[in-house]
Order: sequence, then C-alpha cells, then structure tokens
Amino acid sequence: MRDVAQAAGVSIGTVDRVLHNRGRFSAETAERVRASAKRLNFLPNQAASNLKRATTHTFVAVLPYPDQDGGFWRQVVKGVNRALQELSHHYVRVRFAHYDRFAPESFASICAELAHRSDATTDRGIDGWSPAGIMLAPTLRAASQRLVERTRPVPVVVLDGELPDVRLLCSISQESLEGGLLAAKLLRVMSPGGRFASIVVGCDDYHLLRRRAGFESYFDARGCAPTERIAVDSEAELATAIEIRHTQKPRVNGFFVTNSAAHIVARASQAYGCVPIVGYDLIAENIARLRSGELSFLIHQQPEHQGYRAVYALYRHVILHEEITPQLRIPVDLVTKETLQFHATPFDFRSSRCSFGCT
Amino acid sequence: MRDVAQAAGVSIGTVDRVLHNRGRFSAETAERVRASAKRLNFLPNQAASNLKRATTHTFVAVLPYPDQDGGFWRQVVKGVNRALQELSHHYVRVRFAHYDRFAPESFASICAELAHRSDATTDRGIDGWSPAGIMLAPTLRAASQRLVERTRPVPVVVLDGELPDVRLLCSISQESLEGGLLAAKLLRVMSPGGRFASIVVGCDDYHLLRRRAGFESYFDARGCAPTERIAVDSEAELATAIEIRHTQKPRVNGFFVTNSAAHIVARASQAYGCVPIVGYDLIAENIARLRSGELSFLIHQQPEHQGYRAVYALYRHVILHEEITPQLRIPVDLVTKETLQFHATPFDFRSSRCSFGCT
DNA sequence: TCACGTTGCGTTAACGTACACGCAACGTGT
DNA sequence: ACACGTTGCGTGTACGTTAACGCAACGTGA
Repeated sequence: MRDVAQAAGVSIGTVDRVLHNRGRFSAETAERVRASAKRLNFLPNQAASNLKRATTHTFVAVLPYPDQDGGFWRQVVKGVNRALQELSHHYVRVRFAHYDRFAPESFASICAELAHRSDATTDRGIDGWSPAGIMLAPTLRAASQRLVERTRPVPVVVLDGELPDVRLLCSISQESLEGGLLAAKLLRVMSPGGRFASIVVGCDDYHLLRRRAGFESYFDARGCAPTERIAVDSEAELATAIEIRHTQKPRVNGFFVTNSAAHIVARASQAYGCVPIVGYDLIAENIARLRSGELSFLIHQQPEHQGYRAVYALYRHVILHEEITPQLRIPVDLVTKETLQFHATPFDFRSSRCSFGCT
Repeated sequence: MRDVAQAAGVSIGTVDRVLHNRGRFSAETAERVRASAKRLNFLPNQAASNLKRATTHTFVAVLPYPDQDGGFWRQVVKGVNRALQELSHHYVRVRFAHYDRFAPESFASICAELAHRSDATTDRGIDGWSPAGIMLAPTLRAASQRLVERTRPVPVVVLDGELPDVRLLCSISQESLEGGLLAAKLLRVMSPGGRFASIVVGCDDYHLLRRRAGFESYFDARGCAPTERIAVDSEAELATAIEIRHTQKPRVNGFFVTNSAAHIVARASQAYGCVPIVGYDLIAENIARLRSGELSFLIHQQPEHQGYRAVYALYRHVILHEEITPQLRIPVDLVTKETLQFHATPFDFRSSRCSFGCT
C-alpha cells in the first residue's frame, strides 16, 4: 500500500479511502491511485486486514431442522461448524435458523425476520446484528426465491439444491440431472428392459424434479418406454403409494427415489420380492437397508462438505472479497453395501441450537 | 497473549518463548505459562502471526511429469496452483520436482537433492532453501518410503496413493479397495456370471495392487470363480497382452483396469466385440472412449482436488500448526458417457515448469 | 578479583492495514 | 468580514505476534 501511495503521489490514507470507496477524495486522485494499484498489482494483505478490522460478520444458515430427512441436515450443520472452527480467528459467526420442511409458515417467519434485519433503514438496538450472508437450503422453491429478493443485496449461497431465476452468490450441490442419469443407467444395467418408476416426495422442490428429469431423459434418449411417475406430498403417504403400485400389473422392476426416502420404498416393497432401488443419502435408515441388500445403490451428497463449503464461499466473498465460482459441483459419491465401510458414520446425535425464528 | 502473560505473572515476551519453545526460560515459569494459556484457552491469532512472521516456507511437489499418464498429473499441478493462488499472502511457495514414472533414477536424483536440502547440518548458500514439507506421489513404493525416511522430520503428504509402514502427515487418495469393490459390482451387474480380469501396469505400485485386491475380494466373498490377473511392466506392452488374451478360451466378459490405461484396453479389444470395461481417470483418451461407448464406467479421482488439498494440508500443519486428519478420503466419482457433460474439461495444455531435479 | 559467558526475563520495534482525527483550502450564507 | 460546513488529504495509533535486543543476576576459570 505504501508503494501504491508513493507511485500515485499521495499518502497511504488516501489510497485506503479510494480502494475502500469511503469518500473524501477527488475523482482525479482516485484515478491515479487505482491506476498505480493495478500497475503494481496490489493485493491487500488479508492477514493485516483481518488483524485490524476485527469486526465480526454474522452469517445465517437457513436449514430444515437438523433431524429432518433422517438427520441429513445435521450433517450439513456439522460441516458448517467445522468450517467455523477453522475460521475461529477470522471474525465469522453463524446463526442457525431452522425451519420445518413441511410447515411453510415456519419458513415464512424466518424470512420475515431476515428481511427486517437486512433492511438498511432498520434501527438495530443493542447488539443488534444484520446478516452479512445467508446459507439457504431451497426446499421450498417459491418462498426461497422471495427470501433472496427481499434480503437483497445480502449474498446468498444455496446448498443442496438449485434456485433458478434469482441472483445467487453461489450454489453448492450435486448436479441433479447427473444423479438421475446415473440412477437410470444403473437400474437399466441391473434389469435390462425392465419397467422403472421415479419417486418424488413433495411437489415444490426443483432439485428433485430435475433429478427425475435426468432419469427420464436417459430412457427418452434411448427410445425406451417411458418410466412411471410416483408423486406424494409427504413421506407419510409414500408407503401406501408403493404398496398400491406393487399390486398392479405390469410389475415395476426398479425404483429411483429422488430423496432420502429410499428406505421407506424398500420397506414397502419387502413383501413383494427383491427389486432394485437407487436412492439418495447416507442416513441411518438407508444405511441399514443398504447393508441388508434391500437397497442397491445410494448416492451420497456429502452434506457435511456442502455445509463446510457454504461457509467458506460466504467468507471468501464477504471478508476476502474474492471472486466466487457461481457453481460448485459436488461429485456423485456412489455407495454400495460393500463400500459403506469407507464412509465415516455420518450421523451423530448432538443437537444443534436454534437461534431464532423457531416458533 | 497479554492476558496469559498477566495471569502467569510474566511478560508477553516470556510467553512467546515458552509457547514456541525457544529457550531462555526456567522450567518453573514454563509450567505457569502453559497452565494459564490452557486455562484461558489461548489460541494464537493466525492473522497476527502471519503478519509478523512473513518468512516464506517452501513445499516441494514430487510428481511424475505433468504429461505422463495422459495428463493426469497436470490436473494435480493445476490444483496445487489454485491453492497457491489462494494462499498468496500466506508466505507459501511450491517447487515442482517432476520425475519420470518409468525411470527410477530420475526419482532417485530428486531424492538425493531433497535429502541433502533437508539435512539440518547442510550449509545453505545464498538463497538456499530447505523443504518445509513434501507432497509425494508414491508411484515408486520402495523409493518413496526411503525418501520419507531420509528427509525426516520434514512432513510428507502422499497423494494419489498410499504408503504404508512409514510415518506421514497425511495421505490423500481414494480408498483403493473401494474402487476395486465398486468396479467388481458394476462388472458383475453388467455381465452376471461372467469371467473378469483385472489389469495392473507396473508391479511396484501399492495403490494399484490394492485396487486389484478389492476387486478380487468382492468375488471371493461371494464364492465366485476367481478372476484373472493381467500384469505388464509398462503401458507399451499392454495392447499385446490384451490381444493375446482375446484369442484364448474362455473369453473374458469384462476388464477392470486399475489405472488410466483403460483406453489402451478398449482399443486392443475393439476387434473382438464389445466388452464392459471399468477404468480410472478422466484423461483425454479415456474420455473419447467413454464417449464412444467402448468404456462403460470411469472412476474419477479428482486429481485437481487432491493437489489442492495437499497444499492445504501442509499449510495447516506447517504454518497454522493445526492437527491434520491423517487420511483424506476422496469420494469415488463415477462417470459415464451420459454424465461426462457435468465434468469440466479436465485437461489443458499449459505446461508447468520444472524447478530442479530434471536431468 | 576480574573478565566473560550463560540464564532468565522484560522491552520494543516492526509486520500491513483500518480508521479516527486533524488541518488546511475553499465555498456559502448572513 | 466572519462563522461555519465541506472537501481533500496527511498523520498516527492500534490490531496481536514475532524476534531482536538489552540487562541484570549468576556461575566459572584464570
């Protein structure tokens, strides 16, 4: 910074004001400063910045309750906490705002609070905080989109899903089409020429619908008979739907379950003989069914890694002002009965505290 | 630190000396200092440390030439460079020492230089440097073990492989057994009851032999007929070996290629009809054969990610003095013709410079 | 006894940035 | 002409460590 100041013929204080855009300088000097900063390709020293700044930024993690989806979200929380630990000296804090995946109003109340806190004109009382960034699981598509719009310009990282038509800092997830295509290929290899069905639980989750789209496109592209669609509103209704299907002709020779409910499909299919099932997520119930052979393949989404990366994406953007790659693809980690041994036990039962918005 | 000093009744200079173990303090004060540091659970502020220290550490990346194995190593280099860019203010440098995977003496000369530079008694001339950490691809098992022993206590991170019987900081790789087991399952599903062969190129690569072991254990555990072993010393001999096998009875119904040479197996099999092949690595030749349908599945090892993580592992240990998890499992990223589209083109043709040891 | 090395500790100047403060120069209203 | 606000810039301190330096107190050999 000293060099830049010298080159521009000003003091380092001026350089600082120009580069941080906080008033009190002429357009002409600004030009000179920026020019010599670029010429010397000046990069601020993060260690020094951090050291001096020392103002804590608060990120908010808007996720379903940790024990929903068989504990899937607890794994995300775990990754978030691991990242936080690594960043313990970097003035970053995370507040968790959990909602009930099946109670849109619980999500709405979080949105309301976040929108209020993000509003620059809001007067914050004693130790009031405003979100410097948001991590969001977009299980409720429309409401999530509104949240992003209402909290603008707070940067939002979406994890475990996609949220089109809205400006995000970054989205972290597996390619939904990829999972569907892979599942299709695996089922077809296991039951050549068979009839297959894809299962979607809930109807507003873009991510799950895309997985189905990938699945179906595999068969389309090969001129196969179209696959069946099974859709239910909640996991409670799933078992019945599967049993009904099993009593009908023609038989189904394989299921693709687009979320973590594969274990329910397996249980409901038990009485009707062995049928290949490909599903998602290493939650306890799925692991048990995979081990017993009732599930063929599970696609692991590395939820812990997703949480970890979400924190870092916000940190890099908000604090380090780095360019963020807008898409982070999580690799398809395919797990079978045999390879389960190489995955650390993905669930533990520590609960995570809920900071606000949990009514 | 000031608080710790006060609590222990000494000055911060003394605290610093005690915590960094650099002499000039009594055992008694050391005790007091350490006690109150623990009591106040003092964690040094990395930003401040970095800022003040500002001594550059040099890590050495001992890898095959970037264009060997179809450009696989170039992807590793790319990840290393990405990490370096992120760490640009953290006083970290990497010197690349590339060797010829098929010329042990080129590896040996690197070892000699590293051992010499690691020796504390060596007098370093002007701008002489010594390695603060080593990233090592252990394709030559025995020589790699010797390298680790001769450079002790320099921390070593092994990537894309394993190195048993030797003390490492961390090893970063896919579980070799996992890949073998998954490949076995996939081949068996594609050709139920078929005859399979596993292929190992080179005989000193522990990683590849373990993959074969995983592959074979899958069939063992199910009481299947044992699979065949095909072993050659170099990729040059592979095509002939495969062609010979194709002219023999009984036919082979699927190949597991334990390294990136799957494309050679595919080409050599072309004339003998379609046969399922599972191999490793998204190198250009493999991608082409996957696209054409001659390869069924490729296991992507995320070499770029491995390089990236290797740098960070060393950084965290050497500079941040953090605890490092000794094993970093890279997920099995299974790629098919259909899902290839979701993988960024993994090869580009920038060359990387060779710093030393390239004779 | 004196010179000199060693041990144990305190003091202090950086590292590069952020930010409050201060001080001219200039404009504006009365 | 005077008070007063604004603009444009320089100065200086602090962030928490590191590491060099300094200085007593003590031991040791001649």
